[in-house]
Amino acid sequence: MATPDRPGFALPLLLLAGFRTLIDDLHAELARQGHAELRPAHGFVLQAVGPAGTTASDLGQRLGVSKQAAGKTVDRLVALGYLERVDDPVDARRKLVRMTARGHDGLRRSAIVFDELRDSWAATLGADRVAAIEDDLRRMVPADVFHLDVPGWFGG
Amino acid sequence: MATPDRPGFALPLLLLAGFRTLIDDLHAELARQGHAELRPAHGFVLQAVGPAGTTASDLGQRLGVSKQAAGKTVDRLVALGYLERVDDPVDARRKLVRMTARGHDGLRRSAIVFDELRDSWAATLGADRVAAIEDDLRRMVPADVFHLDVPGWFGG
DNA sequence: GTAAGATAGTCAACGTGGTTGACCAAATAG
DNA sequence: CTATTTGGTCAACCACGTTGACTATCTTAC
Repeated sequence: MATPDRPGFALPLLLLAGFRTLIDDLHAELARQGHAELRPAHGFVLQAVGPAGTTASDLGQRLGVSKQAAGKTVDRLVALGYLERVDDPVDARRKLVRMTARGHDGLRRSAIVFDELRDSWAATLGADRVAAIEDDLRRMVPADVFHLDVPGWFGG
Repeated sequence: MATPDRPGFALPLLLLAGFRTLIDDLHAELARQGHAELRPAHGFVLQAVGPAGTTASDLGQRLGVSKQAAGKTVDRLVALGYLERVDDPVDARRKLVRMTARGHDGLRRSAIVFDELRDSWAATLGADRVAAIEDDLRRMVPADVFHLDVPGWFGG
């Protein structure tokens, strides 16, 4: 209703809507699988922490936000049981951020569900069309933007 | 780096990155054209206000947020000179929210710049590929999600 | 014509996800 | 050994959302 069949707005709106659709579907399914508290941003954070773990400063750099912001996000994920902080044995300043078992579970399930959602798109659109969308976007999106998993860019 | 050539994450990340690329480019150009304070969300809000104007409650419904949130957003846009509030002559409860001249200018320029950006994608990808992306997404995205211009859904 | 209910706007408190600036402790370079 | 860099945290702040409570006004029903 508020929307635009104005030509200029269609493409960005469709990209956003496509992303949102995927994320909504993902979280509906994750909630069913015992991860109701996992918010859209959290998947990207877990992804950025990675299996090896990292530090708050490094996490901030990966996500393109300040170390303070990264620290606060880690606090929340720690409170939810997805991450834990451990002292670095070789550098007393550092605190390693690592995924807990629950964190690993959440991330693993996210990837699986995303795969299923992609398959369901492929079932409607055709696998080649989905692959074509991916190829086209990969060509149009600068690598540094593609490689940025940052959640909060939208409102920043 | 933090990213995923994990298969499941590629499609959503590409959709997000594509959207972000467009929005970043839009705002870089808008800043050059005298609208540096216009944030990503604001375009959607102006769009939702529309040429006829509306009320805060109605705006909230259009954007899928509470009337209070819509009211606060209107406050900010009023402070920036993009919107104005006027009393409704026939209903003393209502305050009409309308675009100012600056608001119209910002929205008009957004649409023009988006068109140019789409053209630049078409120049690289081919017009038919861009149209195909749009068609595919239009088919995969539920109408109510496509028709939702809401900015803040991401972190809600 | 008035009592009751729905609707518009606002205020306050709060949560989340960001920002800067300041600061301390620990590591590293000269 | 001193000077600098780096990692983490604290505090204050901003944008954007939430719910709950409240007032003023309009609408409906009796």
